[in-house]
Amino acid sequence: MSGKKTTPTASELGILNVLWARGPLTVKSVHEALLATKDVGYTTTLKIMQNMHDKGFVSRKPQGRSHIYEAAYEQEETRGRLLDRFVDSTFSGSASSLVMQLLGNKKTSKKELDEIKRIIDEMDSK
Amino acid sequence: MSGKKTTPTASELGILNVLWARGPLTVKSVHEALLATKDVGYTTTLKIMQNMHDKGFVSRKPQGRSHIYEAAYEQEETRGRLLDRFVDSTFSGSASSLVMQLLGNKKTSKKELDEIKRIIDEMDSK
DNA sequence: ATATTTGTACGAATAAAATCGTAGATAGAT
DNA sequence: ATCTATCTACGATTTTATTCGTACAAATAT
Repeated sequence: MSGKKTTPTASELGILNVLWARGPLTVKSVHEALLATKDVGYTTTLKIMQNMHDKGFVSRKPQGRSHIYEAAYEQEETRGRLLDRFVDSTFSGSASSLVMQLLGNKKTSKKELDEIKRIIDEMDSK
Repeated sequence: MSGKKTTPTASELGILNVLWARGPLTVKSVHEALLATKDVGYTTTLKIMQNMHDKGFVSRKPQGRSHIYEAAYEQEETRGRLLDRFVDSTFSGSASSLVMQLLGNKKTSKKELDEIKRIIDEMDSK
């Protein structure tokens, strides 16, 4: 069976972020977006996107002699999987430790705290 | 100047977690702890710990013909650095998005959610 | 028609991380 | 004294990710 749930690498995530933000794009468009941040060759971007296609992280359809690539999973789902892994590896699986660290290091506005509490209450009542 | 603060890799972090949890240990003890989770050879663990020593992630002192290894940085400091990186790369810098995702994640246990809620209540009351 | 531009595909080179075999040193057991 | 168990050190191999050169095909421009 190939029920392997893999997570994208850092570079792959950079590409996914572009696709999530702007919708289905050609390699060229993705590459141009990446250039704003990072100096990278065109064929590098192409190769990574081909790898991502092989791994099933993106789908693509031909358009003329090019391809239009699209993220295969929702941003939330992918973020969730990455977060799980991160909590496991960095906080030994303790989500509350992560939150403590976060609240200890950063100032979260009261508004945000209220929103977070509201969501917890919602979950609690189920 | 070697002010380079790099972050530990996944395997290195696994070892740091053991050291933070149990205090200074020999390679053997760390290795035994790792075996509970992962099937890995003794010399692999040794090598990684030697690498970590080279990188300054751990200190060590001879004890008999062995060494006692100790984490060179506090758990909080290292976790904080990793968390910052993670928030940036995966949540575009939005800490509250991360918390929301965490709260919506089915894999986070009710116990964890209660704990998180308690933490937020505490902060709120200040 | 031919040259140029624009795109994919393929595979090699590089880099970083992880894995582990083997050699050799030392302590302790017989 | 010698054998065995326990460690470290070193280096080779494997694995995974990244990077990009080159070849080639198709569309477009001259």
